[in-house]
Amino acid sequence: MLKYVLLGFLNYRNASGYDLKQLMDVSTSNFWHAKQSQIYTTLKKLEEDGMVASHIEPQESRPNRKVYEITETGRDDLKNWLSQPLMEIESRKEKLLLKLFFSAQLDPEKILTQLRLQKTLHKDNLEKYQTITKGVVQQFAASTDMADDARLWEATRRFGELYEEMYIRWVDETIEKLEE
Amino acid sequence: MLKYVLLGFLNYRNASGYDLKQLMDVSTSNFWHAKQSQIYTTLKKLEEDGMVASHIEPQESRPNRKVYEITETGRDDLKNWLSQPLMEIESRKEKLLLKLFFSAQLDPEKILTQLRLQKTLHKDNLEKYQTITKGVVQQFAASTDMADDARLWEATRRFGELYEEMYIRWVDETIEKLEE
DNA sequence: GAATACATGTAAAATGTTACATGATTTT
DNA sequence: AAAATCATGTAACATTTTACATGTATTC
Repeated sequence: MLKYVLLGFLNYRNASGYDLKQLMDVSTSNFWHAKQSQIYTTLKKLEEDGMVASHIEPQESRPNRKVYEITETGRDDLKNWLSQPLMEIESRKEKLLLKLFFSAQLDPEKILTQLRLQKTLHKDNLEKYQTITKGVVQQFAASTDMADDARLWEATRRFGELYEEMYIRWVDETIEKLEE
Repeated sequence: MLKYVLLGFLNYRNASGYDLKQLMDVSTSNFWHAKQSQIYTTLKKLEEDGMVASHIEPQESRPNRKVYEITETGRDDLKNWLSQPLMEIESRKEKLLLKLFFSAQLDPEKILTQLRLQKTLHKDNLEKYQTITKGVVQQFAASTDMADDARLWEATRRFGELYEEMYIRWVDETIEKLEE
């Protein structure tokens, strides 16, 4: 899957592994994240498979950059993946719910502390969607011929916002019920 | 992490790998799922680590059952994990958002079809939380001395319900904006 | 003087998925 | 007659994380 994140970005413009990590962190990380090391190994494999090509860009007083470019094969593969409909819903993994599920044996006060901590974390994240992420989307939207793209990016940002609102609501509700 | 799902269930009562898969499917699968094969290999590893012990229960006209039991070490490890606070929020992966993010080059009608399909899938899932999952929780709640546990299970079920409501709302909103 | 940004990667371990293998009983 | 349930597992593969390894330039 990371494959398509990389091809997706390279379809806009050439980039190095470092650039791609940067791009992901400010955009897709909210629904698809990856470590630097995984990005490098996946790019290597994509090049072996002929999906991308690379060349070295020498730099003075900075390590050389290895810049990747999408190939025709890569473009076709990306487009094909994009048009494939998703027939299933994603199955989530949520450590907090897992802990909560088995926490009856725990001191109730500990559970409440746990929930209150998660609330502050999700509040911060909600604010991030409403300020930083919103700013990034608007910046790209204004830039060039990216109006169509920007609408979709805004939709993914909005998901993050709604998700965090929902999460906070759920924590509040759960704390209330447990305090009874 | 699967480790703690298995220890969590074995802390209630002894079970085979097959039983544990069954239990997960009707309860934790909404926030933690696993394939049968992973459950078997993880149980094997847990036994090597002394967290669980097993014995064979012969059966007539059915394959023998390998029943696992949690050890004192396992119980301690589980309790320790439960009391550890979570300092971070979970990072999700959501294929639909990923596709959507890069879909500007696609025929707009295809995007709408994609979204409408996801809506029906999430509607079905919402209904499942409101009927089947709700029933399972209530059944356990009524059974024995599980009142404390049932409250927490209900909280995780409620998360699923709120999540699906949010998801459907987001799809509706997104379809509306894209139809403009 | 320390931390962060820039920039690359490899190796090992952990985690998760898919496919294979077997075979009786029960339900549709 | 076919499909699902019961019940176990292994092997190969793919994905992801963690740790290691290096080194300069800029910012705090």
